Amino acid sequence: MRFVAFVHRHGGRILPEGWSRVCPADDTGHPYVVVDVGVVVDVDVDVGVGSGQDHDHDHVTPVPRKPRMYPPVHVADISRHEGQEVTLHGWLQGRRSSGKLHFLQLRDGTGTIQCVVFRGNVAPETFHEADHLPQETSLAVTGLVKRDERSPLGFELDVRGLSVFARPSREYPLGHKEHGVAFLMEQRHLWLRSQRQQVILRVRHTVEKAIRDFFDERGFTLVDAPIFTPSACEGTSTLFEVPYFDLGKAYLTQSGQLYMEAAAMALGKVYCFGPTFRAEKSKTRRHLTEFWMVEPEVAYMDLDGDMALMEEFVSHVVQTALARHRKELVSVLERDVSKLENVKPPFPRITYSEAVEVIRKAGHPMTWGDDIGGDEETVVASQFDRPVMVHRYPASMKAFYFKKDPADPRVALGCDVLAPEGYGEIIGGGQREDDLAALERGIVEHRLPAEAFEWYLDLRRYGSVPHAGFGMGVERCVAWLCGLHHVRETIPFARMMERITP
RNA sequence: UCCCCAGUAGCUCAGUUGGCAGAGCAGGUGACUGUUAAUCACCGGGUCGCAUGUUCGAGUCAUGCCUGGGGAGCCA
Repeated sequence: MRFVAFVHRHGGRILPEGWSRVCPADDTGHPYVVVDVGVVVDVDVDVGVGSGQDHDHDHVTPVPRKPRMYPPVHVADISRHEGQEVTLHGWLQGRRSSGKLHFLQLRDGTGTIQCVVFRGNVAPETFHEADHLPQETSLAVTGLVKRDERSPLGFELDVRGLSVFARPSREYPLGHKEHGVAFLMEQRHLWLRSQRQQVILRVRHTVEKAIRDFFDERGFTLVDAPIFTPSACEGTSTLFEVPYFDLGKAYLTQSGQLYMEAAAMALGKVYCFGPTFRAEKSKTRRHLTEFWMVEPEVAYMDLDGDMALMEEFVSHVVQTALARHRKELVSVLERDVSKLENVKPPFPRITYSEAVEVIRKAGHPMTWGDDIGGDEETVVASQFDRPVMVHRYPASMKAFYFKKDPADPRVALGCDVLAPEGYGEIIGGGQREDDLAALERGIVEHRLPAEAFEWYLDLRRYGSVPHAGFGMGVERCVAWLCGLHHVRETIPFARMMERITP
């Protein structure tokens, strides 16, 4: 990139070529002299230039050494610079005016700071411009960092100068008033700039890192599962179809589990973490067509071990997010974090049969073998102050690969973790069928194409072992942590039945 | 796939029994030295989702369609 130095009697700056129009003058109204410094990577120039317009001062003007494109100071670190003059780069979030004072809310991605422009401290042009910049103008603001009791941040910037990177070419669509969900989802690329969305995405980031850390620290190996899969494993209705060269149709994965079983036989403890696709026409607050799922799988582990892993895992993720984001969860998202503090082992464990009794006692008609619906889930979850583990569902309700309970063949060795407060199932998993003959029977009973599972059956032919695993949906977990009504806010760009843009 | 709701200014919404299209916010101009969604004054802003029908007259009533939202089923 070609750079240009803007030099005046007090100093200067180096900016990319073409930005001269945004730096017409220095703080006192003296014009800059433009010096082409050419293509540079790490500028280290010492150009002696006196301003042609400045006849009172003919001394040599120093150009700053090693200037950087990135701002030297961020809002998050502002307390370290009390009393210093600093330059912040950010976007104009809002603006208020009171005669000889203008208040600019500058957002830089790490925080928002109020910049106070006092008429006596800046050039008249700067003062006028400060009151006419539109929302979301990108700008550099220079000023003194001052502690102020009236500021929610604790600090303000006493402005001495500002320069604009770019003024919006049209009015910013998102005002400070309330907006409808449909409109905000259409403006999702801009909605991300709001404080609320920033907090949610940071919590998501923490959750994803906590997931990786949890498994990495326990000796798991991350194994990436394929996204294109060759056949419909559990019925075509839930899968997205894509053309695949001369091989016909491929499908977008709805789970990496079968591949993790193969990987567990090679590496022992493995997990995959990636996007998952469901073509089911679900229109609820808990559903997306594209979502992220983490799926661990462990060789030589039974259902009990799996359930212990689940509760330890969920607790780690929740407590990590709570420790890092408690303040924003409370102040920005108004989350009642006391409900998250209980999320520590051991979690209550009830069988499906016990859950049916709980649901019946609560007045919901239900017979053994019925699925537990959304309302029933909430009834069960509301009995406890932390996530509840419901295990040993009727085998007919579960996928073909679940192992049946030797003590009661009607039920499968599966377990779901239901989050409190109506957030529902965040984890589903269990022990896999390790007996070749039983697995083959399951494939027939579920009317699945046997040839597509030959490779999977090989895992039972060559040293089959008990093994188990589970899958957790990242969005449901984040929605629960943040106390959100809908999972669509937990993913940067939600993909739903009725929405694929932006 | 099924059920319910909504669509009026850039945004959020009001609009009486069917009788001249409205408010707040945002935007523009100005006032104010401490504003936190500032306040105050003035100004500009409309294919009432689309189509057909009923009527002297439709934002309003009817039918169909489109788009979005909420829920069910299924799931994470």
